[in-house]
Amino acid sequence: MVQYFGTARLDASFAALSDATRRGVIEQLARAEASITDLAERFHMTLTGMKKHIGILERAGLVVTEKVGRVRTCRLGAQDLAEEAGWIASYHQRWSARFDALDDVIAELKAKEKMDGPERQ
Amino acid sequence: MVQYFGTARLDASFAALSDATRRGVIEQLARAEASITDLAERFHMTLTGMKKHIGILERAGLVVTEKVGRVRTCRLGAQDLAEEAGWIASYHQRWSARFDALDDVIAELKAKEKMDGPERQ
DNA sequence: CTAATACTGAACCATATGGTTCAGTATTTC
DNA sequence: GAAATACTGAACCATATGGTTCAGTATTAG
Repeated sequence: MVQYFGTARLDASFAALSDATRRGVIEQLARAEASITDLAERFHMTLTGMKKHIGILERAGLVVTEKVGRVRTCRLGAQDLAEEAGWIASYHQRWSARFDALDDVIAELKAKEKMDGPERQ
Repeated sequence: MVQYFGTARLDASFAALSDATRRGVIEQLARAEASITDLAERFHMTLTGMKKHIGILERAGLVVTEKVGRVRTCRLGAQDLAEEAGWIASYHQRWSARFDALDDVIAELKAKEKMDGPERQ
């Protein structure tokens, strides 16, 4: 595992993550699905602007959408970022020393997860 | 920790990682430092082109450079991507189910690290 | 049926990539 | 000192963001 990196996919994922609004959208969708209008309002942006962000997230596989009636609902996509995490972890590894910090981060997040409880699925 | 994300830094890091050439440069520099000429040759690119990539990596803090005489040497920077890993891990967490996969990835990389031994520093 | 809602598309704008070529400048090397 | 080496900067090109406004189209509410 974590042997071959689909570079095109990594390109799209990292590019999608390089914008604060899009990271915010992902965080939002992790809590609950939302329409374009919902997201546009929350991020103080026009519908058209938000639609573009969603397009980029969709192309990267991070978000999927479905239109029912006049409303397009956005949800987190199938892409689980394992490859991206692997790439970063590998960089960490070569970088050597501070690698253990990632363990702590994850342990911490797991502890928090138990307290919060999974909110979707 | 992993509470406040410096969004500008995350923007720059993820953007820097969104290009296959730049990820390749990082992998290269993880093995050994290199001049602009070295890197330009390895990635079949003009000096000027490679210089631009290095500039982006430098602004993101992923690479540092030092010019001695007429040669500019590039090395991995101080930025250790812990925050980026944390963000992705957090997404993983909310995404719930597949989170444990990251543990395996890391365990695997750690095992490999022991075999390889740290190559720098 | 009319009006409001929700999205969509085209067009436009400024800026950033990802690259190039061409013309320098600064350092070695011979 | 002349020539090769290594980088640097400006200028240019195409494409992609990140956003907007404006003008639709399709649905739903009244």
